[in-house]
Amino acid sequence: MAWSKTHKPQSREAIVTAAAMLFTERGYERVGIDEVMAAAGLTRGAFYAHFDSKSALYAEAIAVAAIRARDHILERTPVTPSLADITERYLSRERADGGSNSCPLAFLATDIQLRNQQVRDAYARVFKGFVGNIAGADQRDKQDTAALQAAVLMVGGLALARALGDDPIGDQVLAVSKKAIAQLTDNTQRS
Amino acid sequence: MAWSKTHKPQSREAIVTAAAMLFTERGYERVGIDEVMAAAGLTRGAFYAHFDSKSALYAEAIAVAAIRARDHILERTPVTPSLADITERYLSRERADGGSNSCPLAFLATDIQLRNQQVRDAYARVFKGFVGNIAGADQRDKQDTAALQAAVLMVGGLALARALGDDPIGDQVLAVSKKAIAQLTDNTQRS
DNA sequence: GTCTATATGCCGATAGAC
DNA sequence: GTCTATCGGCATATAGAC
Repeated sequence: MAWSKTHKPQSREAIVTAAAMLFTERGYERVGIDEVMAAAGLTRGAFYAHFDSKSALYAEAIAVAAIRARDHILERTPVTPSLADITERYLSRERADGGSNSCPLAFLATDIQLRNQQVRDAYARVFKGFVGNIAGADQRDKQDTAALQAAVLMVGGLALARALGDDPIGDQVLAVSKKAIAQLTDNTQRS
Repeated sequence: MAWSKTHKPQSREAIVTAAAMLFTERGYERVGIDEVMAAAGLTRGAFYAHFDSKSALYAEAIAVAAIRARDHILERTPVTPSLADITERYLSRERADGGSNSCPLAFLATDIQLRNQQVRDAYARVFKGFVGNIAGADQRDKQDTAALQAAVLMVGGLALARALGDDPIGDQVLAVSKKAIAQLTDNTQRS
């Protein structure tokens, strides 16, 4: 049979897709390879035909999860969404509660600290892309101060809202973060 | 001998102090009970004479780490430090790099998600105290919007600066977060 | 209360059959 | 490439001596 040539890439994609969701939702340590492979419809032993290690998968999953989250944010928005459109969707209770399409920048922020360089590089690359998207939506230069400030408020606000759970202060965090972004980008301040 | 009456509280305090540092630095999963007990000058078996479980210790360690971090921030400041004094110390590269006296709000933010209620409550309590301190330094009402916005920028900015490591964008994150706090609290905006 | 020793389970990675 | 089986290590929690 010749189907093995196309079978491998399909399996690999299924593994990364499953890993993107599971890792983003629960972090690196609390997800096992068994679980990822089961979610991908395979068994543990097949894993090492596709990846060298768990952390190599982690690095790739962070990048894929970021793309999924971005696509989900941009669904059903104007072709050129405003920054207010994006923050309204990003800093929402549904997004803080998780599910698929969660943002790895917010949910894995403190999980990156002691991981290897490959993982840290993947996270930094995703973050820079995130800032670039914000700057684009805000019609500014990509190095803009306001775009970086908005990124901190979005990632920090969402991470905190998740950590604070059902406490009412979590919703306040989401609300005031949106207001701060609006206020900081209104002023045509140049650094 | 009668020293056993004072010995137990001393051991307990040593355990919590060691745990506060280790957990804040590396999160819940990557710290073992062995390691905590060794740092406290004891061995593994003695742990359960003081705590019911690892997560019970975690909840207590978060509260203690917050006090340590607060004391460290307020050392060598004016008796009534301004919000600018606090943010300057909090959003610094040394603080992002860790060490003892690290802030558990920033370093454990995404680690709280699936922990039990006791831990989540401890984190929420610490966060509310943090916001209250900021509001006090800003001479405003404790429910103030600006204080909450500053808290998001401080926690989010420090967590991101740590995750981004030695990449230059980490230092930019610290700088623009400080500027955002100054700008948001300058305006005498009332929500 | 503190120690050593151990029960019990999980996980990452490997070996070998098909 | 994928499977089953297993190695080796580490973690939480417990048992029992002192």
